[in-house]
Amino acid sequence: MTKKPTQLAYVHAYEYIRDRILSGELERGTKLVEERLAEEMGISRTPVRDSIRKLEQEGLIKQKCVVNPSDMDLRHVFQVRTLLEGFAANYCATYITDEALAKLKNCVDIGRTGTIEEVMAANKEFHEIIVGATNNPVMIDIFDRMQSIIYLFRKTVVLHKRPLLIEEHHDIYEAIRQHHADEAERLMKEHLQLDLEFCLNRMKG
Amino acid sequence: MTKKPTQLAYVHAYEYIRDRILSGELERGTKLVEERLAEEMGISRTPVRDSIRKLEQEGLIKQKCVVNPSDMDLRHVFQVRTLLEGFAANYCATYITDEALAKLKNCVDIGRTGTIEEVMAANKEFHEIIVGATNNPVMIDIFDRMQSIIYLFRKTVVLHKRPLLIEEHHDIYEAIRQHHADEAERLMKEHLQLDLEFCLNRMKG
DNA sequence: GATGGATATTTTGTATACAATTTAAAATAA
DNA sequence: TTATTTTAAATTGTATACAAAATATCCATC
Repeated sequence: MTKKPTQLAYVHAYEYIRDRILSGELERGTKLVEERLAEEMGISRTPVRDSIRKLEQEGLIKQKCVVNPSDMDLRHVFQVRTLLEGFAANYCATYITDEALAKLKNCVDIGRTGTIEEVMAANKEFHEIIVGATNNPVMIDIFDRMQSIIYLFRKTVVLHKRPLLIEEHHDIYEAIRQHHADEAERLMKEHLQLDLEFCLNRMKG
Repeated sequence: MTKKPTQLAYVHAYEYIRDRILSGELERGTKLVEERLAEEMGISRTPVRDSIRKLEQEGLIKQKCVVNPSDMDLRHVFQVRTLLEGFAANYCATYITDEALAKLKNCVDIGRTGTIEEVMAANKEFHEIIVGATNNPVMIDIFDRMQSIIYLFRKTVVLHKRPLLIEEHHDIYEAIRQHHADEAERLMKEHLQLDLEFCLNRMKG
């Protein structure tokens, strides 16, 4: 768990640009100019190029511009997400470890009692635990990539606590705990569907 | 459908390296040295680096080496694939266009009558059509990426025609044509499961 | 005022040079 | 021999310079 003290410029550049996109400092549609970013960070263009390429692969940048995902894009992401997480929830009902289950419960509890930041982190972790429990690196990787795009959307939404979200998490947790696989899958899919609709509605405003 | 006459070096490098990996000229586990590849192609390291980074994102290269996927890796890929293609088959049964359906039938027919190369291409296209019919770019993108890894495996297997493969394709096609969504999904999942097992068995030899 | 084309500017793509790191090799001690 | 430290070689990471391409600017023409 020890982080390498890697001070590689391209890693730094990647994190820097990524954070600025996700935080909204770099607005959607903004064109990213290699030289400007390089100067801004006091490094050369080479590592900046690397990181931009990587972010392009991840879907946060398209044609040198910060992505500006449409409603349809979000629907597409959620269609895949529903598939993966529905499966994962089903899988968990049978195979999840006691340890992971306990962590899951903890996320639900924090969702009820924590500060805004804690709640947000716990809700994110709730889904991460479930997907992570599949022990399928391919699935986890796809999930991670989608998270960025989803976050880009949610950010605009996140201050408004969605009603019932925690209750839904609790129900999913219960279904998993009781090994009700199909129920867990159904609840997860419902949950994500509601989340999608909430995001889309808030976008219009 | 007109290809850009792009003579960008990094595109060329990408295709060159990718083809050499998929064809097997660059064996699994081989370390890719930027300078050697650059010299080999008569270009500088810069575009070679770009293409290696891209191939790393795609999963064909890991830590400067050609990937050497294990049985488990293939299982993980197929777990995701089954999920996506099962959904896609289900979706097709309701929403596929007549045009796509006709192309699907064509793939089945070629599977019975074509040359080895034609059959291989048709079988690949069969799955591409079904996934493509979802009109979900996110799903299509994930599918495409997995294809490379799958191909890497199948290549060692491909000369041995798997029995019943075409019949399975035909049955899936029929289920889609008759709008039997759940049946199409079930058949697709069975089909992929058999394919996976066939691959894994052949690997052992 | 709009349109089209030549010119200038910006930005990206590529090559090369050098620094930092990693990896391999050699030499020495146990 | 085996292990361990030192040294050398290979390889990657970064900076910089220049070429090619894309974009914007300006001016003439309609």
